[in-house]
Amino acid sequence: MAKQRVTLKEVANSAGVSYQTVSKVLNKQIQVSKETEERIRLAVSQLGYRAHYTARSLRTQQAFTIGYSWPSSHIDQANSILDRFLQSMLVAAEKQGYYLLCFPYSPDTNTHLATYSELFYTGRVDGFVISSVDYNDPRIEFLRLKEIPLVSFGRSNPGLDFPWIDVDGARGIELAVNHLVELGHRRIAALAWPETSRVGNNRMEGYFRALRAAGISQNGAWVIRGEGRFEFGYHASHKLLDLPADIRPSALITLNDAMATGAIWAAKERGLNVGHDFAIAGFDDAPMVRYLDPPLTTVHQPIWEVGQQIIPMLLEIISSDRPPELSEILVEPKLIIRGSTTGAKINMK
Amino acid sequence: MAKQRVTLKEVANSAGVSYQTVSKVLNKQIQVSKETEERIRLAVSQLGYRAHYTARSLRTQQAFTIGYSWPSSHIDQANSILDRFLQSMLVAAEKQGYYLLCFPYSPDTNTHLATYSELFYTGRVDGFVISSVDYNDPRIEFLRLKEIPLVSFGRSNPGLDFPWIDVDGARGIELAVNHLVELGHRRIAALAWPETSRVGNNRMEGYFRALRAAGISQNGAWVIRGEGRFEFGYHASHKLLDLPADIRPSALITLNDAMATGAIWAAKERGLNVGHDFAIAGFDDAPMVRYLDPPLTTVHQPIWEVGQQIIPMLLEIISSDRPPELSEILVEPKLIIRGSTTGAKINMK
DNA sequence: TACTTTAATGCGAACGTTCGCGCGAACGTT
DNA sequence: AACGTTCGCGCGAACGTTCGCATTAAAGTA
Repeated sequence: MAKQRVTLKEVANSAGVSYQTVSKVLNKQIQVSKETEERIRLAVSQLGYRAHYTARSLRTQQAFTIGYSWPSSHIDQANSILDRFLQSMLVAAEKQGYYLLCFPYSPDTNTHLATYSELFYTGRVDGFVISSVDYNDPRIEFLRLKEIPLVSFGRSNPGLDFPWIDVDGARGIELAVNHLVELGHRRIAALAWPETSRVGNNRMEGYFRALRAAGISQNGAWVIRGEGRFEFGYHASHKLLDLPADIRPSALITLNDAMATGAIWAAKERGLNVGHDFAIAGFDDAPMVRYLDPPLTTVHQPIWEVGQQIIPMLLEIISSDRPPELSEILVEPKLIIRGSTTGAKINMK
Repeated sequence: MAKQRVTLKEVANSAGVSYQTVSKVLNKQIQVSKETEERIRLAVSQLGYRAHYTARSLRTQQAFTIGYSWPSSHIDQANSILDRFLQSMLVAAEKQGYYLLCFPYSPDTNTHLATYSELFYTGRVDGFVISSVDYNDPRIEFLRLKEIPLVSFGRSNPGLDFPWIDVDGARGIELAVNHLVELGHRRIAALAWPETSRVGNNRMEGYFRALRAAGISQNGAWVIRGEGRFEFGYHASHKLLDLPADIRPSALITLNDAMATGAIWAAKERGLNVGHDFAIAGFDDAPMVRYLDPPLTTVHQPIWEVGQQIIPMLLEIISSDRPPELSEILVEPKLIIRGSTTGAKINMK
């Protein structure tokens, strides 16, 4: 392919100045006479000159590129936020002349860390956005040790010092439980992830906090932990509904929509009218859950906002070589109320 | 950030040869004595040398990077294949030392085309993968005119000569209709996109073909076209079910899962037992549709395979400067049979 | 012995930028 | 009139590679 590019030299020739002058004028580094500037601008637009990214990159030692990698999601559980998260980051990055370099997520930690190194030290990227972090995430230690810029979508160990932005999961669940309390529920159960999950523990804080605020004493039988999949939600809900009448929950929150979907099935199997006899709320607001029967009440994460904020944070670190002023940002999720808690019919527009 | 990289010169110093020799040995371009090679390899591993991507890129005029941009999907309609498509391309690309550069999709055509130009002519990418193509897609003409390498996921105008890979949508719908015919259905309706949609027309070919093969004469009232959203599926299904008994369809195929979901709601609203009284099949196999009530029979696209093939196609064009030998690839989708056509209960594992 | 071939390595240049320094001319100041 | 200051621009070098050609020494041939 003939990539007939226009170089600085050609522009300079056409404008009758040295090519370094053209460079400096375009980068606003020097002042030249009006006429000269005019000639240069004319030549640039006539020839359609664009600065060659690679050459600039080599000279300035900047890649103008951000690396991102994410684990692929379970096949039966859409990564419902990936599209918006990526798009949001792309838009935010482009505003500052940056693009996103995506690379595969390797299940083997060492291989994966090696890829981070490789991309940074070969000058392909200036820093990384990481997500799906958990306690003791090896990437954080690794990147910080090497002083490679990163910002994380999601927190890790409490007290660990690194820049992150996160959705306030505790607050999200708290909103959901408050909603259930307001509807009159007192026996509210929860389907959670194992206690090894940081995200899970955080969200569960909201559950306990809301119960406390409502003066409801916890019941150990109301919390069941497991893999956050549909099947688990289904089976665990059956267990909850098998509890003796005096402690059998009348409402349920789950830490994600997949479990909530399983819960709806279980409740319906028992002839319960979900939204009336039994209330269910999820977390994620996956695109399809509004079309479940009944539509699922759930917690929506403002993922666009996360993308819009995470990129400037990272770019600030990259350019200033220091953590950003605001290096820990918590954004508030939003409760989306639908029929699975209120019994309302779907809105057919 | 101190990006203390190791350069060729340092390796050369340590090995006692010139840096150009190191380069050539690593690129297997010259033969040197065993001892020298040994010293070089040792120095490389001791110092942890990695070739600087930007420098190589500048010299060889290759970016080792592929550009990709996609329109963001409707908020209530997950881009259920994006995750797998991206991951598949990332894996395939990395095998050959390439990565994916993602950039925002601009709704304004001229702006968007300008971005393609920009990325290519500034040396950031070597070529593009495009998707969501339709008739007369401006990107195809634009990129081909400038001889910028591209491969498309999806066809465009028939007869237009450019490299593509696509899922055989006609075949997918044909499989679904055949399945309905086998179940004994004779009055089979379809919810389709407007005739301006190439993908839609292609899929509908399969509908007509299957009816013909089954000896069923078409009925104009059975095909309703509209925007492929949930609401349309809902309302159109009600219209179909309002038809006089002798032509009222007993089965329905829709060109995507969102419409099928709306159809399920409509049918249930009328007290129909979906899967027994009325059969519904969709297209896409979005992750959640297996948990609808009833679980949706749908057509699954082998998206991983598409990603695995599209990258080698593009890289062949980039390196050989010619279209690949196989420049038009059609892959077969798979029918996933679930309760919305058979009445079978969900499988709870 | 002289002459040609082969093997092993070095050298200079180039890719297209940016950056620091320098230099001449014009201008203002004493 | 002599001197400092500012303005406008050029020049050489560098970023870290790859590439073509040159060079040296060793080995083979007449």
